[in-house]
Amino acid sequence: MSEYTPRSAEEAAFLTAYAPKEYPSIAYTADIVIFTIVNGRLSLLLVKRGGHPYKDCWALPGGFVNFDESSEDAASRELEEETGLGISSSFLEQLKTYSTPNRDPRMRVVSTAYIAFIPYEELGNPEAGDDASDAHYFAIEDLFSDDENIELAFDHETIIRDGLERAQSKLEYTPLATQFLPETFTLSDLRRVYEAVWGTQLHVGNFRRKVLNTPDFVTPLGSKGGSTFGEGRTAELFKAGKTILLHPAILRGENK
Amino acid sequence: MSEYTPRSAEEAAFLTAYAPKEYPSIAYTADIVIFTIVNGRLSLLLVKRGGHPYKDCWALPGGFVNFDESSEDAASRELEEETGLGISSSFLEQLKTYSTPNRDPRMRVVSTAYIAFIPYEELGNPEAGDDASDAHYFAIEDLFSDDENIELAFDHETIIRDGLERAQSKLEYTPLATQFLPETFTLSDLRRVYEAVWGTQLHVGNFRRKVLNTPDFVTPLGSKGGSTFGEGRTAELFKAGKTILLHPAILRGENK
DNA sequence: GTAATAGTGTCTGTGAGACATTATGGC
DNA sequence: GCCATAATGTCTCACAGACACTATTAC
Repeated sequence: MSEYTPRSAEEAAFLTAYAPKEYPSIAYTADIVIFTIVNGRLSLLLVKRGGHPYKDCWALPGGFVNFDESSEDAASRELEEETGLGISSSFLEQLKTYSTPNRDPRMRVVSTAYIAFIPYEELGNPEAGDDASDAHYFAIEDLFSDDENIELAFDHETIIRDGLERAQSKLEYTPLATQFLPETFTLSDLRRVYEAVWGTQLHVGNFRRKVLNTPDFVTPLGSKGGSTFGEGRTAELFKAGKTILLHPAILRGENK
Repeated sequence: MSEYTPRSAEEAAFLTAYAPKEYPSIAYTADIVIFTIVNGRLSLLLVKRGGHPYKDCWALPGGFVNFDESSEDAASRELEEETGLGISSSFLEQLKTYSTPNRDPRMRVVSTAYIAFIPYEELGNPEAGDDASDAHYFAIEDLFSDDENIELAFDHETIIRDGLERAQSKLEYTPLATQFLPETFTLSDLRRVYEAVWGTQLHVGNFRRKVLNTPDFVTPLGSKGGSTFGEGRTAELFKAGKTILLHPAILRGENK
C-alpha cells in the first residue's frame, strides 16, 4: 500500500518482488450495535434477514469489509446501506471480534462488532435496504423476554449481551449518557437514561447531587424547559460538559 | 460447518447448494502481548523478525489464523511455535482488532491482539523459533525510552500501548496482579506488581489495609516466607483468593 | 545495634446511600 | 388545592490518603 516507505533498499526490493503467499481464506465483516432510548426504554436497531441462512431472523446491521477500508468505515457504510441511517465511523466504539470457526454455517467469517449511542430524536426511522426485509428498534427487555420469542441470527445474541454490558459500564465512568440525549436536557432526562440502561430505579436527590458534584459532566444553561421524554414539569436545562472521564464516577453499586 | 442444524428444509437445501460468493481477500492474524515482571519491572515478550518487511525489528509473537481455529487458539499456537512457550488460550484476553488497510506493506492484514499475564518464574526463557531470529523480554520503560531506540514492527507500538492501558486498568478492579506472582507471595510482592504496572510508588501501610479490606482478594496461609522478588525480610505468605472482581477496588487515583 | 521493611493505629476529608423537607408547576 | 416531581439539606457509614508509631529480621 502506497503510504509505506521502505526501511532499506533491500526491503524495497523485497516488497516489489513480493507475491502474496497462500493464507487461509477467511471472510471479514463488521457488525454494529446501535443503542438508543425509545419511550424511556433502552433499544437497539435490528434488521430482518431477507435471505438464507437465518432467513426472517433479526440480525445486527453489518456486512463485508472492503479491501481498502477499515472495519470502522465498513460498519458505518453498511449501516447506511441497510438502514439509510448515517453515523460517522468516529462515533463507533469497537466492542469485540468474534472468530469462532462455525459462527456462520456458510463459510468461515470473522466479525468485528461496534457499538454506537444515539439520541432517538436525531436518528429518524430506519428503512430496510440491501438484503434486509425490515428494520426497526427493539427494546432490550422485549428482545430477551420469553413472551416475545424474537429469533436472532448467528451469534448476535452474544454480541448484543456483550454490547449491553459495555454500555452499562461505560455509563459509570464516562459522560456516555449525554450521547443518548439531544443537546439540551434536564437532570431527569439524564437520570432516565441511566435507569433505562441499567434497568434500575435511581434515587432522584442523590442522583442530582452526584451529577452536579462531578466536574464538567454537565453545564447549566440558566434557563428552564420541559423534559425531552415529555414527563414531569419544567426543570433546569443543561448541556453536556467537556469532560471525557467522570471524576468521581457515577457508580451503580447495588445503589439507588 | 458440521455443528449447525438447519432451521428448515429450505435452509438445508440452500446450504447444500451454497457456493461461496466473492468477498475481499483479507488475511487474518492474531498477535499476543505477554506481560510479566522481570526484576521488579513490567516487561513483555518480543521476537526479532528474521525476514522482510521490518527485518530485524522487534514484533509481538503472532501469525495467521488457520481455517478451523479461533483467533484465541491461533494466538496460543503461534506463541508456542515462535518462542516455545505454552500458554493455554483460556488465559488470553482479547484486547482489540487492528484493521487499518495499510498496516502491513505486503498485503491487507487484519489482526486481533490478545494479552496474557504470567509469572516470570513459571515461564522460563523463550527460544527463537519460526521466522524469529531472537526472542526475549523487554522492560516497558526501556522499550519506550529514547536512549534504547528499539524499533518495533508494523503498528505494534500502538498495540503495546493499548495493552498496557488495559493491564493498568484491570489491575484496579480485578485480582489480575496475582497472575504475575507464583502461587504463594507476600503483600510486598503484590505491592511491587502494582508499582511495576502503574509505574508509581505506593504507600506500604495503606496498600496493605486496602488489600486486606477487599474480601477474597488474598487468603493468608498462616506461615511466613521470603519475598519472591528476593527483597526485604520474611513476611506473611498469602495465596490468591477466589474473587473475580475487587470490591472495593484498588484504585490509582493520583494516590500513593 | 542499625537500618530497612513488615505491620498497626489514628485522623481527616470525600462521597455514597438513606431519608426528610421545601419549592414549583401542571392539572 | 392537589399531587407529582424538582431541588435542597442532613445524617451515617465506608474508604482513601496522610502520617505516626511499633515489631521484626537481615546485616
